[in-house]
Amino acid sequence: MDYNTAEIESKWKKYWEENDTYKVTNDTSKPKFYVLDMFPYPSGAGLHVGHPLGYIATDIFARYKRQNGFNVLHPMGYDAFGLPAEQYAIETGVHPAKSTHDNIARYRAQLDNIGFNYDWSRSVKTCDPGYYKWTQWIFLQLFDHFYNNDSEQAEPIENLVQIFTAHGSKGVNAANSQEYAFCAEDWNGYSPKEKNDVLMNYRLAYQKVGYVNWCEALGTVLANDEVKDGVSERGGHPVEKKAMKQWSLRITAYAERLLSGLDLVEWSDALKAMQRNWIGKSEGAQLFFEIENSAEKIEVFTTRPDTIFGATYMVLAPEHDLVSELTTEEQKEKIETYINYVNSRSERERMAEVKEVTGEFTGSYAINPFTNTRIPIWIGEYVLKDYGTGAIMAVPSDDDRDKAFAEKFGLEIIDVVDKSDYPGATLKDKVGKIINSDFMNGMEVKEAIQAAIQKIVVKEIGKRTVNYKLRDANYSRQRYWGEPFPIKYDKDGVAVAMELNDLPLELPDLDDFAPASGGKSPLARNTTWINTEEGYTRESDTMPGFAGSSWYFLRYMDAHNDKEFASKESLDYWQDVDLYVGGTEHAVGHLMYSRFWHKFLFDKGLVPTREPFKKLINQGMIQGVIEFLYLQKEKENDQNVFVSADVAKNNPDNDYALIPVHVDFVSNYGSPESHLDADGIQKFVDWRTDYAGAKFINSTGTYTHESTDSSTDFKILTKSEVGKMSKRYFNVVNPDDMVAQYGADCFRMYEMFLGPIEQSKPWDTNGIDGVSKFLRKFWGLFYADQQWIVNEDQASAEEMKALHSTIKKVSEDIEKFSFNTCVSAFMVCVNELRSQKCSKKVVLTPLVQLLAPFAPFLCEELWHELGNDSSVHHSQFPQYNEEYLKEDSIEYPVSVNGKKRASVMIPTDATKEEAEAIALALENVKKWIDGKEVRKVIFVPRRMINIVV
RNA sequence: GCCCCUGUGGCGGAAUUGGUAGACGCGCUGGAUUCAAAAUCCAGUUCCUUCGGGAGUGGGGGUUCGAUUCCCCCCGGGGGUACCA
Repeated sequence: MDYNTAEIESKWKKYWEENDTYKVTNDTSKPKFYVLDMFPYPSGAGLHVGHPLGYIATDIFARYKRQNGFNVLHPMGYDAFGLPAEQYAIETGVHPAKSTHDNIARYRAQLDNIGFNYDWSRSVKTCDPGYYKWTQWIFLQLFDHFYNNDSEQAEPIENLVQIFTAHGSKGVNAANSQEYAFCAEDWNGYSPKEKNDVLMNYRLAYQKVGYVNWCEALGTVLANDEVKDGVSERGGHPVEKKAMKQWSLRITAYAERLLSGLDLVEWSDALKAMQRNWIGKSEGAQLFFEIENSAEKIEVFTTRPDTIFGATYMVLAPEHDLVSELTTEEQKEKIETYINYVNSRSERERMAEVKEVTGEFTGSYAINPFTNTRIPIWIGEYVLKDYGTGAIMAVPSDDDRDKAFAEKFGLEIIDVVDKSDYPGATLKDKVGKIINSDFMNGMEVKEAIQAAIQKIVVKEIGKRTVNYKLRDANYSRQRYWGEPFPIKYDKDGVAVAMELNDLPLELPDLDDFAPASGGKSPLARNTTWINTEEGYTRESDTMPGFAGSSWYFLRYMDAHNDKEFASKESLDYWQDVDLYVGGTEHAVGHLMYSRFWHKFLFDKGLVPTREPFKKLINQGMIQGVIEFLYLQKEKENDQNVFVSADVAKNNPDNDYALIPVHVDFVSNYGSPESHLDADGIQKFVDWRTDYAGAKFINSTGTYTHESTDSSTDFKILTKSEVGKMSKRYFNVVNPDDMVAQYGADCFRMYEMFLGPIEQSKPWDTNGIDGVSKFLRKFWGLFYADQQWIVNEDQASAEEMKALHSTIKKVSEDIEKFSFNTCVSAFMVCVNELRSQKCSKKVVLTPLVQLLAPFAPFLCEELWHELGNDSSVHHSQFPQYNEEYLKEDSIEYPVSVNGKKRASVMIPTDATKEEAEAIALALENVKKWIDGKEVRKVIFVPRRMINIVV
């Protein structure tokens, strides 16, 4: 029998499906293990070889765990709502449901090709009404709860209503958008609408008017993490700040728990650091400054209350509520001009020109509560509306930005921290001795901060407080292809939750997907859907992309339940995700939202664990080689001119455009010698007919493709880079092609062999031959000249040693998630067995079981050929036996003063003294000691012997 | 700027708690087989060398009998984040 991958693959694919080999039951007799991949968004481009990297790793791990007696949950689904499908619909008119469905079918076929052991019966799609019924339900739970800071958990909003009814707002310590002060009588006198407005400030899912990231091109708002460098992450369109009424999720209520919960999980330090950074906890004081001739006070947050004697002016964000009130008649025009200027600037401009100092004086003064001096109140765009209180006390002597501002506008600077004891310390470092500060004089900064806060509390002008960078998550999108809100509004505009019985609220069909006028969702045009029979109006916005992905891992536990999002029994059994693998692009967004939802559900007693993902591994990206040709921007006689890379570098004054070239045309691609030869140039101009007749120039001459002569050795060097694998760079490698050519097992093992999972690396098809050879050699242990050659002979000691050391190495490395070294170990083992001409059943049987997680098709085939009936994937993973690894003697390197001078076999049962004596007696060693005194002999068992002279 | 990660042959990458640096694979060189090529098999492959050895894990210093591994400084590459008060 020849090793025919296609035949083997189709045979066992069918077998696995018919026998439900990968079906998982909620079997409580076995220990559970939950292995999860981040589910993909099914894009129109399909999978490239980079996508399955993590999937292969989890597949190996899941199979390994299953063979070790665990009941393994390893599901897959689709994050199927989202912008790209909708953009595609706007451009082509194809309904998002249709394109999404087609894309999913394509993904499924590609995934099946690689031989994954997913239990597809548990698959979920976030756009499925049966699924988003529960997304909507969880949203309503958030809507119906508030966060009690005293009990440190979410509680029903009804509790809050009871407190308000009995005592008013006094003593309530709840996360909110705005502090309220009212007594019970006030509350009881409020109209339903007024009550609703108050409660809205406490709900975990709430509405507020706020400045949001508005993207005109996409016609929607975006969450903070959907904006990168001032442009939208999807599409790269400009983003501006715009005031809109929006739904938000009060994730900030959970800031502290999201931070402390990181100690409970096994994530990489880098990832934890990113999350901590995003939460951005800072401790300090909150205090009020009185305003001259006004009853209002300005609230500020500072981490440096010790520098308050140096606070010589204040700055408010241009959007601050008090700005118009504080602006004097005299300054009015200037302030208005400045605010107009700020509003005219896009996010991107603001970010690009952070070093430019701008601001304007309001004309009003505040009183520094410690020095009792008048200090001017300014506005400036360097103070952000949504961080802290949107106002600062400026200490120009001890803050870089305040200093630049004061210097530009000629404001007073008072030194308050003496840093002379700390050479090299910057203004940002919290070190030095306090000066010019009355009672704090002589204190170290750390001590002074405490003293200042104490004084602030005593003076009753503020308190110790903690601030977070984390913002509440914007939850409204003015789009069609998302979950509709299960919310309807009455005539007063009060938001009313729908009943569970009425869920899911299905997304109505539509044929025009362009945004409606006024920044509204296209759903707003569907008046029959928007207006209910009872006279309510539905919310026309839809939920954002992260809604469905924030809880999908729970749904896999009980994917078909239509009474609950998942049953208590299944949640109690599966608990949480033991191993989660995915890319870093979700490091803050998805992982932060999921943890938030999970903690909320935990508070409700609906999930049994505090954290959803116990262990998390970030797989690296598989990149592609990108090859460019230099195209001279200036045409010559209407002819396009391409220039060799070396020529372009020598003439940097010319203007060039970089034209991506299909990597298949390029010789030595990815190397400094990458180039197009005459043949490549021909392929290029045949492909890009718009460049027909182009001229090619290199250091030796000029070439036009009319004069094609493939025998010429004309070369034009290309510029090669490593970057994204993408359609626009013509460097996409499709896993289907790899599987067709080399087989799924080979593709899987090669992806693992490429290097550590966490690392990014460029794809290089050239290396795949090594793995392909290995698999054929492995096959060769079973078949020679079409004949089955496995025999029943007893194994030799060497063979057992080769087998058991491989079992040991592979099982240890799988646990460490180090799969590249596993593949190497298999190669070493097979080379050893081949050199021993070993085709013994006792050796090969466990080897097949050992290799099965990596090469499932091949091993299933061989396993059955070895006479087994059931799947190899349900067999016991082989265990190693130390007995076979023991040795009589070990070769030791012997060094003199750390330099290796000899090597010697020493019996394993030799004592330290015996080993040393053997080493010292060696001729080679004697030569190097050469009369010198032996001061010390260092003997490291199983390692080395070093003689110090 | 700050935070995190990273730097090993021509290339991808191994190397246990500090203990023979370069496993395994690609590529390359030579040989076998072949009419020839592919495929396959065998041998070699860090660099220098006067063939005794010597140098070597981005650079410099330190700890140690011994450092790719630990510590300090510097340089390069990647990622995150940024008027965050």
